[in-house]
Amino acid sequence: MDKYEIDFDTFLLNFKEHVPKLGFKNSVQKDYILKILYFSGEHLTAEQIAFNIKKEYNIDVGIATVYRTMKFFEEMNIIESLDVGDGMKRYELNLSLHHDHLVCTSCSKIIEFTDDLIEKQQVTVARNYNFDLKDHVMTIYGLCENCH
Amino acid sequence: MDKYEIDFDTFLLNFKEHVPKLGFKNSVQKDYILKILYFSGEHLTAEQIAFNIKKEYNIDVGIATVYRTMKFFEEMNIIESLDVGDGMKRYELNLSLHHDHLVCTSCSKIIEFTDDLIEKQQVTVARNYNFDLKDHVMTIYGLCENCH
DNA sequence: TTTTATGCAAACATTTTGCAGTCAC
DNA sequence: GTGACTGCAAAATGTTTGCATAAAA
Repeated sequence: MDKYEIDFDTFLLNFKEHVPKLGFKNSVQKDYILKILYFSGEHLTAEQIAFNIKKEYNIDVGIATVYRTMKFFEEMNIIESLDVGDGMKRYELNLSLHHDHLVCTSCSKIIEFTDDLIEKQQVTVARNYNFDLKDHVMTIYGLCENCH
Repeated sequence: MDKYEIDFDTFLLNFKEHVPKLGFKNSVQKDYILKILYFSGEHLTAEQIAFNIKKEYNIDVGIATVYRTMKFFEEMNIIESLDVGDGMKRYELNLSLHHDHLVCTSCSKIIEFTDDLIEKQQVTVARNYNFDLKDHVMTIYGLCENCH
């Protein structure tokens, strides 16, 4: 797994040290949610996160806990949520550099990409409109190579 | 109102002539939904569409009808839906050229923009991944000039 | 007259919340 | 022991669907 630059154990350790400083408590549920996000490396729905933790580690995590933890992680800025347009939020770890997505409208495959030219041009666009740029989302929809 | 190149009466007439050809029927509800989308020129939720039709024209349109009509319009390709990230779909007429959006995270103001460089670069990105590009969404989040 | 469209209410899917009990520190 | 976390079930939200009636062609 070389998707992320940091190995999981180091990442988890850093995380667990950081949590109490924010006034919160660690839990095995948080650990396993991070673990499944890290090792699946995919864009998972809340349901999929709970299901995969059960499948891989035989640990039960309630769906409410997943949602609550996702909010917590989003506030900590260690995950990002993505809306593919099918009414379910998908979550991914935010450890790699910013990237955008290609989404296959046939098989729902998600491919990540980065493009410096697009990144830079966004800054220009925001400046033109006197906008204080915080974030952006760029998603390209189409058919992946297997589907056309 | 010079947001769209076509005036409303012409647009509505074209629309009403087109509907029976597809095997469907015209209705006052469809007319008013188009009217409110055209003249508000905004990105409205289903709820807002129904509410504004009542307010402006004192006509009741059921929320189910709005949703069904939105699906119909989307299949006809005369509207586009937009997800700002708050869990509600927003709809806008698709009469102007393709554009993307700047969304203010403070006041929710939506500004449209087009950028040829970004448009072109998307085609290049899609080609690099052997993707058959159908559509794309690009949204820049930040603070508008009134909010920072 | 035939067929589609509408409005209502019920159903649905996803996400959020209240609460009692559990666990972390 | 205190305060945050969890799981469950109930509630809330946005959207869809079934059905009887109304309207269009």
